[in-house]
Order: sequence, then structure tokens, then C-alpha cells
Amino acid sequence: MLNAATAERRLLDTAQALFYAKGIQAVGMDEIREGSGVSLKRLYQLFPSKEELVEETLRRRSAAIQQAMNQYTESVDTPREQILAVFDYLKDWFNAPNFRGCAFINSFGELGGNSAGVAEIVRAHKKELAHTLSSLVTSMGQPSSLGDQLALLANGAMVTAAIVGTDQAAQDAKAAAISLLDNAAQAA
Amino acid sequence: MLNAATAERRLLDTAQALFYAKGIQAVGMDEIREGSGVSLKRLYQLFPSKEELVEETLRRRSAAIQQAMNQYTESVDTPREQILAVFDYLKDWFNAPNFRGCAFINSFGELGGNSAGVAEIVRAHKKELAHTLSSLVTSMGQPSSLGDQLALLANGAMVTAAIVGTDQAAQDAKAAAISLLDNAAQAA
DNA sequence: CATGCCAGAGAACGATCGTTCTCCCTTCGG
DNA sequence: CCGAAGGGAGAACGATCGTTCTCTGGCATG
Repeated sequence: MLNAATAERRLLDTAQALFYAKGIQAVGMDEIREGSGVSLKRLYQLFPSKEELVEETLRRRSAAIQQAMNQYTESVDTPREQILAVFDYLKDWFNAPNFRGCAFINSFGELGGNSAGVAEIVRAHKKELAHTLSSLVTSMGQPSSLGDQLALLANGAMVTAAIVGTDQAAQDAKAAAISLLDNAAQAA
Repeated sequence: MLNAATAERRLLDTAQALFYAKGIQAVGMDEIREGSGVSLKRLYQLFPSKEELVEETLRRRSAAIQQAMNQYTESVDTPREQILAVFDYLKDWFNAPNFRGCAFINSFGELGGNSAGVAEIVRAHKKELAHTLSSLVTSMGQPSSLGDQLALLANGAMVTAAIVGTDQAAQDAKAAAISLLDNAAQAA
């Protein structure tokens, strides 16, 4: 028998990986049980429904992304460098093995119309990204709409990298970000 | 009994709307039969499997989008205006009723990992968009990578408009596009 | 009018899903 | 040593899916 905390971690790890790789509806609860080694009984004790398991994996992933991105932005000092560090983070992420786009965008496309809970978590995650970028640009004295524009670039890069399948998306995104920053700085 | 061409059109109309509204896996063949008024027997005569019906709706939608976008770009003369017309098209699209993001991005997120056919159609569609924009920027004497950057913006706007749910995404995208164009023109 | 054919309506089928239940074994307190 | 509690393995259940089959009725052709 496993420690409850260990079982929960294994379940979330397994479910997160499977949902991301194959889509949520394509993964059955029995596949999660098999992958995690946690019995169905315990699974339903910890997560009373698939919906709750899905939402918890998304919340956990959002926190992990936030933390990983912070490591990139905190490694440099100026707001401009921090913004560009976000795009460096994207580039490294795109080149990670098994990259298959943004789990939040994918989940929204699959379930956003049917699951209000998932839609809300995805919305919060994307607002957080826009807020992070907007905070950085306002600290440079630029309007927050520039942060929203950079967020558009970031999300577009995620989608393009997944679909067209090249890290050229990361290069283009960073180049476009620099262009937007330069154009804004010059107008000031 | 219905004309074969009429049955096919009704099936594709119904399936396309339902797939877009609820996701592909959430729509059953019986729901398509009910919505279209075409019997299951005829449905399977025209489309031997759900997969083929899905792919045909995507191909058809891709052609329709291409055509609709052309109407916007052909209404103005200069390449710069034509590029901005693409973003006007996006804005009008985002404000259409029942807008729920880009069907290709949504389908890829849901099935891209499991259906090679769908993945290929989505990839071709997104390459076409990037190619359209790249053609316009090269006719302005700009490098095609600028077109790829504009495509990132467009795809990011689609995702953001769907998730965060505002046409501010369209405004931001157009403003960013102008910024990219201005910055490139000035460097030349 | 008789006959053969095709389409529509919907039952049927096998698979799979999320979820629950049964049975058995281990473990631990008295 | 005994008994109760609880967890693991997996069967079971009801629903739903994609797909096929059956039956029936109308329609065209001789």
C-alpha cells in the first residue's frame, strides 16, 4: 500500500502525462490506474471524478509553468531581458521531447465548450501569462497593451510550434517581440 | 429521399457546426443524423467512417476560410493594406456568434496526437495562412520571416479571443501587426 | 397489377467508458 | 489469537459510441 500523498502524486504525474500526450477524452481511468500503479478504489477516493482529476492536473501544471518561467525571468535583471527570457523559456520548452503544444489551449479546444471548470482554469492561466508580461512592460514605462501583444505572440508561438512542428516558431516569436519592444521604445 | 449532393451538403453543414461547437469526440454520429435529417445508412454510404467525415469538414472549412479571407484582402490594393485586412477579417470573425476559436487548432489539440490525417490537414491549413502573409510581405520587399511573425500574431489572436473571450485580442493583434510592419519598413 | 429494389427507421452489436461493487487478503489493536 | 478495518484486483454495471443489420414500405419497371 502506498502513502496517500505518494499515490496522489503518482496519479497526477501519470494523468498529466497521458492527458497531454493523447488528449483527455482519449485516456481512460483504467489507463491511469495501470500507469500509476494506484488502484481504482484509491483513485476515486482521492479524486471523486475524472473531471476533478483533469482540473487538478491543469492547476498543478499551471503552477509548475509559472515557477519554471520565473526561473528564466529571475536569471536576468532588466525588464527587457526578462521579457526576452520568457521567449527563451518557450524555445526550450518547444524543443523538449514529446512537446505537443500548450496543454491549456489543447484542453480548452477539447473541453472548453462542455466543461465550465476547465474553461475557467485555462482562462485564468492565460490571463496570468498576459499579466506577467504586462507587469514587465509597465515597469519599463510602456502601456500594458504591449504586454497583451507579447502574450499574443507567445500563444501563437505555442500553437505554431505544435502544429507546424519547428522551433522556427520560437525564433520568429522572439524576433517579433524584439521588434515590438524596439518600436515601442522608439515611440517614447 | 434526398438528392445525394444535397444529403452530402446537409451532412457536412451539420457535422461542421456540431464538431465546432462541442468538439469532435463529444458529437456522436446519431446526433449528426438527427441534425441533418439524413439516415445513418446514407451517411455511411457517403462517408465510410467518422474519421473521413471529420477530415472532409476540415478540408471544406479550410477552403471556405481561404475564400472569405480573399474577399477581405481583395477589397484593398496595397500589400500593407491587404495584410491589415487579414486582421480585420479576424476581428469580424471573433465577433461572429458562437465563435469558439479556430477549428483547426481545436481539432489538432483534441486529435492531433491520435489522427495523422487530421494533423496533416491542420498543418496544411496553417502553412497556407503563413504562406499568404509571407507572400504579401515579400511583395513589399520584406523578408518572409516577417510573414511568419504576422502568422504567429494571427494564431495567437485566435487562441486568445477564444479563451479570454474578448475582441481586444483582435485590436491587439492589429496594433502589433502595424508595429511589426512599421519597424520593418523603417529598418529598410 | 405484380415484382424487385432501394431507402428510411431504428434495433442490434461489440467495444469502451466512467464508476461502483464484490471478494479476498493483509494488518493491527485488544 | 481474534476480529474488524481497509485496501488491492478485477468483475460488474449502465451508458454511449461507431458501425452494421433487419424490417418495412414506397416506387419504378415489365
